[in-house]
Amino acid sequence: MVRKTKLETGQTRQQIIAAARTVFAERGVSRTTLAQIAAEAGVTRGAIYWHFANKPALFFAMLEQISLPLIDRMDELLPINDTGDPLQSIRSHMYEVLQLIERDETARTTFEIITLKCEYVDEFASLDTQVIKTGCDFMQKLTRAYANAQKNGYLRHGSKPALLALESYTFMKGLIHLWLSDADGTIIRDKARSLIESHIALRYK
Amino acid sequence: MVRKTKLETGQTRQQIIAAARTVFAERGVSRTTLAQIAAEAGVTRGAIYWHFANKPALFFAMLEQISLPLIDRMDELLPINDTGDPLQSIRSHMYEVLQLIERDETARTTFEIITLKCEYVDEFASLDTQVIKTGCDFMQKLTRAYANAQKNGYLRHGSKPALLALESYTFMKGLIHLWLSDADGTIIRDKARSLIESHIALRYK
DNA sequence: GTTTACATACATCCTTGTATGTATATACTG
DNA sequence: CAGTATATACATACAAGGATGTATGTAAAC
Repeated sequence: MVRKTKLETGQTRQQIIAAARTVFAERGVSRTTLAQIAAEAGVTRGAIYWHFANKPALFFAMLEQISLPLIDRMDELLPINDTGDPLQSIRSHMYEVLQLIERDETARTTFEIITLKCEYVDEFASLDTQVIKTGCDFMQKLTRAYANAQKNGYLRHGSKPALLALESYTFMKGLIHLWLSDADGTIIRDKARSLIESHIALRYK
Repeated sequence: MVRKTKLETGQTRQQIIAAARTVFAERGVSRTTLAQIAAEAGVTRGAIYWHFANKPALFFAMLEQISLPLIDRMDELLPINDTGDPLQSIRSHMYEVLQLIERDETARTTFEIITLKCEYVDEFASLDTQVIKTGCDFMQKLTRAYANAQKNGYLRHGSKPALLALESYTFMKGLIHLWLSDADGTIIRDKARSLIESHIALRYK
């Protein structure tokens, strides 16, 4: 067998990850065998075991590819000092997330795996913790944004920033889940933006 | 072996279903073997294969136990003719769902399996359709309730019943998911009722 | 006597992990 | 800079352990 150059090695690794994502989404994480992933990637199991310890390791490597960029985007759109109208920043962030799962197939497939094609047990139980942590970060940022909105007099009377943030988080969680389940697009995909508008509008004074 | 009377046979069946639920929640659906379920139920695989064709059949039998009562409750709390304040009916329904997963261990475990311990592929892909259908029914009822609320002048100006319903559904979906993920209870479990209050309050005029 | 309600036994089929083989890129050495 | 040693990047081969489905046994209910 022809030994690959370092560049090619990296490409092989990426191929394996991409193949894993495809097969995970098709068959579900637990049902996919390393042989199936290898076939999809055009390599043998040997290659997979060379790059990754086992299936969970490959799974988490696949996740890393999108979880890191995602967190960065969050910081961009919901900065600590929300000048202007923070409710519009929140709206924009929600639109961004939507756009991500609409346009970025890699991100969408990964979300699909996390929400519908994976069981949160044993080696994958930690995924839960990871998701929760990201969610908490998101909520903190939302809380600050809502607090700013309140300070600047945008918010409807009687609303508490922390609760609004938690509800917005809950809303986005549900939105993504429904969006991914609704493959036909008849239930929520075509109404997602109106939904966000409605969600935001209710928060204004 | 002692052959059982018909009554005992039914009990065995129930034992198997209960055991399946327990082990599914512990190990995840795909990882649980029929042998594990049999051990938990105090029978052998033979008994399982007598009562059910295979694992998916047992899984769906387990689901039926809670999906049917759930739909009935929905009809009770969100009747077609919402007299009085429909927003309070919606609120009550949300409280009911919360109470269900808080108090009814069988229901809670089953929800846990559906949301976190099951992969929506192959024989289990139809579960998705089932969940969506229940969701649509729920949304229709919500839409009617919100329409009534609008007619009776409760609703905030500019809100559309269909969108409010969809958002409430999205909210509940997210709420349940977060509630189940948040096993520590630090994130959402102790704030769930305030969340619902906030959600409803925003809809009032 | 027959069917029921299981328990037991058996055969088959993966799947995993590891051990081994191997050709070449790369590092090193004079 | 040529030649060589070595580690790399896999492919292939092997052993072991389950898990499933079915076939068979069996004792009591009907």
